Order: sequence, then structure tokens, then C-alpha cells
Amino acid sequence: MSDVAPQLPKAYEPSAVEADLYADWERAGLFHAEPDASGEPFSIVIPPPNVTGSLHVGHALDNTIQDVIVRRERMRGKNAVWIPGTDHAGIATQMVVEKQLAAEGLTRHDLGREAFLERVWAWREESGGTILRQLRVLGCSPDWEREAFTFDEQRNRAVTKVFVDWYAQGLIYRGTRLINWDPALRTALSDIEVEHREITGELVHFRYPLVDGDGASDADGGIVVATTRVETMLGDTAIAVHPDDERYRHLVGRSVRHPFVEREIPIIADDYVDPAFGSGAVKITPAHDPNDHAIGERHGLAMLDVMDDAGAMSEAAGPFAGLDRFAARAAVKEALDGLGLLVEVKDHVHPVGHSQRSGVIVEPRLSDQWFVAVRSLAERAAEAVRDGLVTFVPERSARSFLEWLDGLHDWCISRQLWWGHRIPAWYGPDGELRVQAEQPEGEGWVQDEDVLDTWFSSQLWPFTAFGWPDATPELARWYPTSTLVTGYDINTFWVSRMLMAGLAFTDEVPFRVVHNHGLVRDEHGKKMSKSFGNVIDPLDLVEAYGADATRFALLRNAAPGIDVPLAEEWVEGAKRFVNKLWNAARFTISNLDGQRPGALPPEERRTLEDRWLLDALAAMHAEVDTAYDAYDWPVVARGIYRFVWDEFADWYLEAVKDRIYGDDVEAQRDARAVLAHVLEMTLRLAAPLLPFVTEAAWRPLTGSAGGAASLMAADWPEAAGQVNADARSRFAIVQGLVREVHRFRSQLRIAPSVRIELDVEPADATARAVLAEHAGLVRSLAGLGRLDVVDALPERAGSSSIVFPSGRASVPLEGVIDLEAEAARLRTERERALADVARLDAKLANEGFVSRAPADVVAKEREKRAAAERAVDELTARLAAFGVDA
RNA sequence: GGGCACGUAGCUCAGUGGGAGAGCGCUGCCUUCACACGGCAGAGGUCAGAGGUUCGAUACCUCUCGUGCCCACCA
Repeated sequence: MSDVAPQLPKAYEPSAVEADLYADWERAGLFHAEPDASGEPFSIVIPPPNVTGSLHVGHALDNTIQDVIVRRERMRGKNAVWIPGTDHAGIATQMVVEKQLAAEGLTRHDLGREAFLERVWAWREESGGTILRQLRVLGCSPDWEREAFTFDEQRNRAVTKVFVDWYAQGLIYRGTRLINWDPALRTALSDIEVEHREITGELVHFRYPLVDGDGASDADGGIVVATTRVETMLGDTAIAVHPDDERYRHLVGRSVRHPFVEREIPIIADDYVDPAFGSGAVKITPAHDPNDHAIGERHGLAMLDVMDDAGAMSEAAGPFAGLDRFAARAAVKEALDGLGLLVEVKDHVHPVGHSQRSGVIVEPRLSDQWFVAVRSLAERAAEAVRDGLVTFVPERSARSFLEWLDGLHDWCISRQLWWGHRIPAWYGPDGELRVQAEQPEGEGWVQDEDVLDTWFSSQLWPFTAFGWPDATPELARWYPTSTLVTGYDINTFWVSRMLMAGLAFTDEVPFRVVHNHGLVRDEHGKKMSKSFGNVIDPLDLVEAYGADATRFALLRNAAPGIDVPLAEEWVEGAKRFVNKLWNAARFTISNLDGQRPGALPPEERRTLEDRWLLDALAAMHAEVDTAYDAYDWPVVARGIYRFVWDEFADWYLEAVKDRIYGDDVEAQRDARAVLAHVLEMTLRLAAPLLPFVTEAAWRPLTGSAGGAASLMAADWPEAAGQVNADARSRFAIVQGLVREVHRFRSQLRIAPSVRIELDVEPADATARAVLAEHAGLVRSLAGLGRLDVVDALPERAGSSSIVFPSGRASVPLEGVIDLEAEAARLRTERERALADVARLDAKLANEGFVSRAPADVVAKEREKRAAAERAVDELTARLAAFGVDA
């Protein structure tokens, strides 16, 4: 090794360099962008994580992808910005603080609204920013000078404006609707905050006695209904049957008597009822079931709310008042049984809505809330997707997205919480309602108690992050954003709302591309969760294996829209690759003798391995460029991996050693030029993915002192023009022979120290030319003492032969091998070759194949057949030479 | 109930209408001067199953089975 070799450590130590490199980039302002800088604009806004949260693998994946994209766009000369920020995360954050209070034996009501909010802000001060700091250790490069928060003053103004404007346009309204109620959190939820889970419940059949029934006939015995939530019968205000149902037609218009409360209930006819389900008669509870509610509206039924906000039965539930809804379920069933009205109880599996946040079963409840009328907004959003103004990667995401938009119901945006944007609605002393930014003049105005769904503010993020509603230079420059990177799981929660709001307030789509990645799971595809004990902390990974390895391991399996399996040992594998790259760079740099990357040697002075490597580099470059553009991370990762490890390190570095260590000065200089060029290109192409190790190698390679001369600020390489495909096939001849010699040695247990000698008989003129010209290369790669290219292999006792794709060779063995073992091996090989011949013969005898298959395919098969036959002959002869029968 | 994705080596995944590949793991040999976080070689697969299209299907079509996910107001 040259003595000018910089002192590069033998093993790459991420922890020793990452923090310094990151600080250097940041100091040099490489993350920062100005709107008036040159270059085509490119922008990404971070999906803002919960301000009080901490980094999990999902964040690591999402942000690594964004970082890779933005780093590459910067290198491509774009005026690229990545806006960081956090979300106040309404319910989630409030719950955390409430839990803290509970540990002190307090509830938020003990503190009161104002003190509680102070407490949340204090928690935000304490824990806020942690998650963004953690992004730094991953190497993420957002513009830290532009950090935003969904609940800061700027974003507050935006939220208020949107609410006031939409109200004025009739797109926000207040109304009494059946909403999803979370009895644990005591707040309304939107439809998508409800998760449906299959539950085995009971389908309870019971009988309502008819009013004025005489009990003499079956019909007068009453009418049987079925329900899974029998406690809701306390709020029944009708029984519905299908109008065509012969069984019940005569009962329509009569009434039944409620067994527990003083009420007569009419029997009505409605098309909604399915005569085939249950008894064909449905109890109608308009205040507690969406279908029943619709029927109630059609028939003008009373809407009787029989529960309170905690899910206990209210006064309206008569004798069951005060019981929790589930206790009431059991009690009502028992009471019905006591009255002889219980007919049948069957197990029944059905989906039940659960609160995404608290996990409790959601109660449909009639309630006064604020809504966004989504119809027109959703239609406009769908149109933008159909028109291709927004595209999805993977494309199929668009279809489910459109279907979802199509079935959208109005969005319930009010929450009975305290942490969030307070609704800008004011109630006057005489009951007047005003929606406006400021408290109205005069006495007695009271602001609405509720806050907005957290997604209400995050839907504005792509433009509020740039300062909207102010007309900022940033907004003009970088909005609409370029790409939104997010898991497919929040397309409905967030992406759809951003699209609707963006179109409504900016007349533009908020992003041109939505790149959906999958969810990070464990190595068997199982969801990571604390209870399974399979959670991986990305910070642990970075600490143990480095940021590059963590990034590489994540992206290596992150195909668009597909869940990403991750195991710690795979990150370890990624670290080995990083180390491989480091050592290939270290070897290269150490042998350059101060020579810097520059012009390649002229065509005529390039060796076969030079031309082969440059061709391989060009192929990798093209593949990786395309894959970067398509957000196809596994292909990017594999392309770089394969080139670095298999082609550059395993073959080229071995092949180049003769020239590097030799005394032909010009050859040495040429070899160094190719080495330096290829390493430099490789570092650039890998830089977005592996920012640290590439930067660490770039500096000694180029003599850069970092800062503004960092790899991070270097240009993205232009695609190489000409590739020499010829080199690939010629080098393959060399590789074919070298591999066979290795195999031969391994099979015959010939120690590497034994320099074997070879007579080679090439199969054709090309192989002859290549092997004659590059005998030295083959000798050094295969560890040969001698290589002679001959017209015909010499007949020699005690020699064995090697068959390789472009010819055969003979090796004098001088009794160093086990003849028995070799003969057995030859026999097996010969049998295999015979089977090949038979198979290919059968195929070529098939007229359909010969006449219909493309000519080149048939020719290929014929060649294979000829080769197999030659192999049989060869092996037969070799066995004979061993004095053994085939 | 509707929809989407997926079943290829022990594990995680590539792949193409012409007898299947990689990484990890496993086995053997190698302290070869960039790397033992390494090198070379090897074992291991009826490409989920059944039909169909085709001269030929792991690949295209249909069905079945299995897995995962999303959506959903039939009591």
C-alpha cells in the first residue's frame, strides 16, 4: 500500500463519523434552501409526526425515503426544500396528558380547561422536538430553519380562515346527526376514526306484545324482533316490516306495547327491511342506529336518546337508568325473559365499530356537531386524480382512493376535547350564532366549547407549511409540492383531505405525486407491537449498525405500497455491505498515490477489465436512475449493492491488482484513473441512500475538505453515453474459465497455494483471441502457474480436464488428487449431460416447437444440445483417461 | 358483504411465454498483501393446487385452497 495512503480505518465505524459529517453539512447550510435560488423548484413537506412522540421504524422508513428523494434532487441541481414540522395531534396528545394526570389521581376536569391546556403546553415544551432531533441521527436533511407546527400562531390563523370561509360557503354546517360517539373519551369521532372488528355477540329475539291483542291467535301474541344490542330497545319508537311481507301485512298500522316504559310503538312498513333476516321484523331505534335513524326520518318517528355521554343508560331508559350499556344489555335480556318475552338467543358474528383511539366500542348517537359537507370537495378531488393532476406510486393506490372518495359521508369535525383548535363560533345572549375569527363586540358572547378534529389542521399542511394564508415567496416558489411520501394507511385520513382542502383554497393540487410505502413489520410480516415483543427501535439500529445500514436495510425491502419486513440481523447484513463499500474505497484511495478522479484513459489504453467495468457501471447507472425516478427502492439498493460487491470489488479490484502493483507506470496511471472515476461515480450514485459512508470516502478520494465541497453538494452524474457491450461478453469468457478453475480446485481439494498449470483449447476464434490476449489476467485471477492456449489439448497421462463455457482445458496433476473421487464426480457430470441431451432431443423433435418458436430460440436450443453432447464426449474421454468405465 | 395484494430455496424476496435466481442461514476449504463485517466453492426448489390457452406455462386466463390488508349502517 502506498505510504501516502490516508489513515483510513480498516473497518468502517459509523459512530465515529456520522455526527461530525452531519454537523458539517448543517454548518455549511446544505439543508437550507431559499426561494430565490436558481434551479427548478422541488419541495416535500414532512408528514408531521406527533409533536410529543418519538421516532419509530415507520417514521424512519417514511423520512429516509423523503431524505433520499430530496438529496438526489438537490444533487440534480433543483432548488429543493424539505419542510420539517410537527402535529399537535389532538386526541392522541390529550390522552397522554390525561394519563399523566390519572397517575396523580386527577382528571382534566379537576384542573379546568385553562390549567389543563397549560399542562399540555408544558408537556409539549418538555417532549416536543425530540422526534425531530431523532431524525438527525438517521441523516435526514430537512431545512431546519423552516420548522412549522400545526398549532402555532401562523397555522392557527389558517385554520380559522378555512373554517370561517367554508362556513360562509355553506361547506361547514352545524347539525344534529347520528355520529360515532366514543363513551370513554366522551367525544364525537369521524367515520374513519372507527375501526370495525369482527365480534361474536348475541342475536336476541324477543316479542313485543300487541296493544289490544287478545292473545288468542299467534299474530295477536305479538311480533318478534331480533337485535344484537338489546338495550337499545329502550329507545325503540317503531317496528318495521317489509311492505310486501305477507306475514306481517295485517299488522301494519297497529301498535305494540313497550314492556318497560310507558309507550306504544307503531308497526310500520319500509323497504329497507330484509324479510329473510331474523324474524323479518325490525325494531327501530332512531337515536342509536344509522339505519333506524334513516327510517325514523322517513316516517317522522320520535328520536329517543336513552344513553348519556359515558355510555350509561339515561333517565329515558326508565327502570334501567344508570346502568352501563353492557350491564343494561344483560339486564334487559333477563327482564324480557322474566316477562316471557324472550324468544331465542343465538351467537352472532358481526363487525362492531371500535374507537381508533380508546379502543372501546363506539356508540352511534344523536348529537349536535359541526360537519364539513364533503360532496363537492370530494368530487373535485376525484376529478384531479382522474385527470392525472395527482399520480400515485404505486398506481393501484389511486383506484382505492377514488372508490373511497366516492362513498364519503360528511365529515364530523367537532371534538368534545380541549387540546386543539377551538371552533371559531360564538353564541350570543339571544341565541344568535356567529362564525368569525374574533369574539363579537358586545356582552354575553360565548365561544363554542369544542375543538376541531386534528386532521382539520393537517389537511392544510402542504400550504400552511409555506406560510399560507399569507402570500409568501416560499408559497409562490414551492407550492404545489412535488411529492408526498406516506404510508398507504393514511391516504384516507390525510391525503384525501389535503387534496380536497388544497383544491378548495389554492385551486391547485397540493402535491403532484403521492408515493405510498408500506408499513414496517417484523421479519415474518407480523405487525410490530409491544405485546408481541417484536418492536425494533430505529435508534438502537443506528447506534449498533450506523445510519447508512439502517437506511439501506429499510429501503432494500420497501417496494412501493408493499409492507416492509425488517429484522435486526438484516441491518447487520446491510452494515457488512457498508463496510464492503468502505473497504473497496479504502483500497482504491490507498492505491491512487494522490491521483484524483479525472479523465479516463483513452479508449485504446483501456484494458478488457476496464471496459467491462465501465460498461457495468453504465448499466448500473441507468438501472438505478430509472429506479430512483420510480421510487423503486429495492431496485436502487440491489443495483448499487450488486455493482459494488460483485462487479467492482470481487472482480475488478482483483483484476486491477496486477497493474496497480506492477512497474509499468503508464498502466498504473491508467488503472488508477479508472479506479478513481468508477469509485467517484459510485459514491455519487449511492450518496442519497448512504449519505455518510459515501461522504466519508468522498473526502479523501477528492481531497475535499467538506463543507460546501461535500459530496452532498456535488452534482448528480449524467447518464454515461456509450457503453461497450462487447467488453461484457469478452470478459465473460475470462470469468467463465476462472470460475471453473476455482470450482476444480474446490472439488479436488487443491490448496490455493498449489499453482496449477493449464493448457487451454478455446471453443472458437473469439475465445482464442480473448484468452491469448488476457492470459496474464486469467493467470492472476485463477492463481495459475502457467496458461498456454493450444490448438488441441495434449494427451497426457495423469492429467484432468476442465470444461468451461468457451472451451476446455487440461491440468497435469502429478498425483496430487484423489482419482477415485474425481472419477465419481466425472460420472455424475456425464449422467447429467446425457439427461440434457435426451431432454433437448425430445424438444427439438417436437415439430410444433421447431416451426412455431422464434428462430433464435430454436437456434439457442440447438446450441445447448450440441454443447451437452460435446460435454458427454469430453467426460467419456476423461473417464477413459482415468482408466475408468463410464 | 365489496375490493386489493400476495403464495418461488429453511427465512426474506427478485424474475422472464423457451428447464429457475439473489441476500441471509447451512456445509466444506482458505489467517491470499482492501475487507474474516472477508474470499472461493457446495447442498437445498413437483415456482400453493386443479383446469384452460399454447408447440411449450413458474410466468397469461378461470377456479379452488391459504395468507395479509383496506372498505362496509342489514337488525
